[in-house]
Amino acid sequence: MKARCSPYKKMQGYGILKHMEVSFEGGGAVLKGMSCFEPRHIFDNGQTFRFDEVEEGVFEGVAHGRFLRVTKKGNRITLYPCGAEEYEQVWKRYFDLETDYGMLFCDCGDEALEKGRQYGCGLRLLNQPPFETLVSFIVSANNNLKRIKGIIRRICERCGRPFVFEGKTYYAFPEADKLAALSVEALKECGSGYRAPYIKETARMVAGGFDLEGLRAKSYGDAKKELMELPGVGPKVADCILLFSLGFRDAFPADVWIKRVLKEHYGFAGNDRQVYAFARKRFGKYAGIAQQYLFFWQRDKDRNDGEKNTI
DNA sequence: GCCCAGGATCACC
DNA sequence: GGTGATCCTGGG
Repeated sequence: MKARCSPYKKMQGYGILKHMEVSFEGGGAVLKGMSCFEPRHIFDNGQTFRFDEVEEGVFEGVAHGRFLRVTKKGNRITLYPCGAEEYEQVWKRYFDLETDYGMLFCDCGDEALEKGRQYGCGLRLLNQPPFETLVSFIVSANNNLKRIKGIIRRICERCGRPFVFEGKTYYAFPEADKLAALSVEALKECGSGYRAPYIKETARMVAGGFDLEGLRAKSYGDAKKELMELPGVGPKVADCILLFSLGFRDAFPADVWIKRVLKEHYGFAGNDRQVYAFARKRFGKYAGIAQQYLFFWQRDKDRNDGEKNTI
C-alpha cells in the first residue's frame, strides 16, 4: 500500500510558475508563455456557473462583481478589461496564476490520472469568493449544470448589484444580507425549489457572522465540519467550497462522476468517508486537482457516449 | 403522463 | 454507524 506514494514524486514540480509573462495593452492583460490555461477546461468543469462561451474561444462572465472576457487565440490569453492593479489584486489570484500545473502528476504512472491530465490539460482551480461558491453549490445539490446556471443567474438578477459594461447590464453575486432578505417564495421563483429555505437560512447565518474566511486557517477536517453546520451543505458540497474557494487542494468532492471513475478504473467503491481516505492516500495533498482531471475526463467520456448534461 | 438524474436531510434501524 | 424515502424540475 505504501508504494502508492512513489509515482507521485514529481508532484514536487508543483510550485511557482516562472515562465509566464504578463503585459497590459488595450485595457486588457495579455498572458504569454502560459502553457496551462485552457478556458474551456476552466469554465466548463463545474467549478463556476457564471461564465459562458459566447463564441469559439471567447468566454464572458461575472466574478468579484466585475465583468470579464477571457480569450484564447493560439498561446495568447487575454483577460479584458484588466489593468495592472486589477490583475494583481483580483485576477491573478482568481485564476491561480502563480501556480504551475504543468508538472503536477506528470509521469505519475497512474493510467487513469495520466489520461485525465492529458485530456484536461490547461484546467486550473479557481479561487472564487467563498459566499458565492457556498450558495452556488447548495443550489447544485441534486441538480444539473443547465438548471444551476439558470437559478444562479435569476438570483443575481433579483438582488445582485447591477452594473453596465459595453452597454449591457450585468449583476454581481448578491451579498449575504441581500440574499437573506429575500423571501423563500422569491427564491423559489428563481427555480431553486426545495433548496430555497436552505439558501435563505445559510445566507442569514453568514450575514450574522458565520466566518467563511476564518476557515482558511483551520484543518481540512475542522473546516469541513463547520461548513456542514450550514443547512444544505453536506459532505460533497462542503468539499466543493473548500476546493474551489478556500484553497484546500486536498478536498475531494465525492460526486457521482468521480465515484464512477474510482469504480471503473481503480476498482474502488465505498461511502464518502472511505472515498476521501482513498483519494488522500492515492493522490496526496493535491487530491482535489486529480479529482478535477478525472471528473472532467469521465464526464466528457460519458457525455459523448450518452449525450448527458449533468454535472 | 411517466420516469430519470442529481445531493442533503430525516426517520428509522 | 448505515439505509432508503423524499425533496424539485428539466428533459427524454
